[in-house]
Amino acid sequence: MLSYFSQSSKQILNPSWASVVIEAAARTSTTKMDEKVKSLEAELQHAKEENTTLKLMLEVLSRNYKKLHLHLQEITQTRADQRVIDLSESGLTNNHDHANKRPRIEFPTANKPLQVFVRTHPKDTSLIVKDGYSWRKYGQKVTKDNSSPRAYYRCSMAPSCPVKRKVQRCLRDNSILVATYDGEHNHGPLDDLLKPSSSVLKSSIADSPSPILIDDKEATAIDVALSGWSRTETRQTENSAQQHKNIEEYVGSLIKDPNFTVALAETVACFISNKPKKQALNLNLSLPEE
DNA sequence: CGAATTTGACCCGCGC
DNA sequence: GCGCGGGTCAAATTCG
Repeated sequence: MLSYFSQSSKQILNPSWASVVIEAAARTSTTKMDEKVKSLEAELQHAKEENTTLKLMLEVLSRNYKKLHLHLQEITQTRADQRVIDLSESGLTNNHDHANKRPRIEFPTANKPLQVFVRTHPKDTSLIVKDGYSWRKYGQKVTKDNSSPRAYYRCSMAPSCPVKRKVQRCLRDNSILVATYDGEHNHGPLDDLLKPSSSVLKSSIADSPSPILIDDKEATAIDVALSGWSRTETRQTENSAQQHKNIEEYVGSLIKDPNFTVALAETVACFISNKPKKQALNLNLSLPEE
């Protein structure tokens, strides 16, 4: 035992042994660095792959969105043509017979009632839609075309506020509430009193755990973002760097939204399986059959 | 006890 | 003119 220690101490004191130890330490340090570099490279590779996947997903989403947009334009055009035919057939050619009747033709106007779709938990049977305003229920009816009751609300935040809303479950998907708004508020939302910076949309999502709330504003936001992305894809403009930054920020916020991820996954699954998507964005928006 | 909700009755426009 | 259906009213009921 004693001889072992004496031998070891001799070895440590030996200059050649010391250089070996230093070399070994340096080698260990290099190995650790290599491992770290490899780890970082792997991470970078993973990020690149993820980026490629996300680009693909975004491309698929954009393509489906364009299809849907075209389909909607076709429908709108067809209906507009039909209205022109109706007018020429009923109103203008026979004014005497129809003088007392009001033509029931709805032209798309700015005052068109806003429809908001809210996804709720499937087991939730209530007709409550949180939108930042305070509502007082004044009636409920079962309508002919939908087995679920329709609730009627008035805005109770201001006595003179003329806004009314109807809330009914979607016929095709019971987990979706359809809120139809009539009129314009003559005051701000409740959120403005509590949190001046918050928007109606944000509060709706924050207040209730499950709903996906999509209204015209959000649709417009998606429209702008996707069309912006499409523009950067097709031509490199002088503002491409700024556009890219904006898109990155927008995509980042979308990725953080679990509901968006689910919808995106559905879209990609449909794309991969090459089957027509029956439901778009969980809103029962039928895509054009290919 | 006051406010909010429920629910049956009523009103009104529209089609036949 | 009548019936149907959507929208509103208001008394009854419930809830905090």
